[in-house]
Amino acid sequence: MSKSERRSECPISGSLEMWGDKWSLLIIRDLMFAKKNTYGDFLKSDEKISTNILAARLLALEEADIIEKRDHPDSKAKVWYQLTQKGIDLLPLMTEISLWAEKHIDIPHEIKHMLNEMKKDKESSLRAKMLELQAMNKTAQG
Amino acid sequence: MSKSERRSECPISGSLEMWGDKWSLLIIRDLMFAKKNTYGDFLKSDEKISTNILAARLLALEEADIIEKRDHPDSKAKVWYQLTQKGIDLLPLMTEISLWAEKHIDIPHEIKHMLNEMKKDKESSLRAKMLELQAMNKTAQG
DNA sequence: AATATCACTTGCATTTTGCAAGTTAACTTA
DNA sequence: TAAGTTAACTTGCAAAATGCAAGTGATATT
Repeated sequence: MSKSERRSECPISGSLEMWGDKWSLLIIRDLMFAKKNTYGDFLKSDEKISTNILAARLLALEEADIIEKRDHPDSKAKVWYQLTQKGIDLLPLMTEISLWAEKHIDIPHEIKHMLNEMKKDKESSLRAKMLELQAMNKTAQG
Repeated sequence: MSKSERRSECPISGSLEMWGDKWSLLIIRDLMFAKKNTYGDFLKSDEKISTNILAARLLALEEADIIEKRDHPDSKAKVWYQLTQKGIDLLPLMTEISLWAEKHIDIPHEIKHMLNEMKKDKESSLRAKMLELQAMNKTAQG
């Protein structure tokens, strides 16, 4: 999306125009935390995204350079999606969403517990996770 | 929104169901950073939200206990909207959105500069802003 | 008393979403 | 190697959300 077709010059508005909908960040979540990397994997998530919406979001995220397509290591029938550095950089934001939810919405105890553990050493958790994601990213071919 | 009518038990999904659209966080932004507090103020923002959508989002955010209505200090014709503690707690997330945009999307130099200054001492900037918002919140009557 | 402002609401056209049913290439199995 | 299955989409259509323009009623100003 070019600067001129955006609603405004605001960084928050520009961000929302890229991934501010009910589905995009769930795909990011699956890539980031659930080791899901294929179209079929994303479809299986609890929120039950529909096939056309998933295809549209994957394309938009790819065009925004937040995810990229690779050859699947095991099969030509499958497509391997992965985060770019721009996508990996959404980690702090995804973390803050989770921490906000931990404080303010009703979620399972186990998840709450995990988030509280993470919160205790947020900076180093973030650093470790960031390195993990970057390592995954470098593994395959361009 | 009750736990059972949500798409899943995921904290990120639950958060997105509350404010994951192209407009809600712009209202939060206006309340948090632009000292805008009325329906008319929000309408004047650069992104040009339409009147019915604004009314719908204000109602949804109020029902989610993220914002609250107060009497306007100067006029009975106006309505004063302000952040609750739950809304104020979106500050770290809003900050991370801005910092991501600063790194990855094309925004004006002045805003980039400001965000870079903030980044230098993120923790204390956040603390100071949090206190400011809490002070604003306590000023008026329930 | 007349006019303007404010916070909405309403009606309607356009766009987006959601669901179900294809389609095509690749992979597995007999 | 032919037949069925899986994977990644696409298509058609109904339903919901959005966007725009034009109200409406309460309060404020002149």
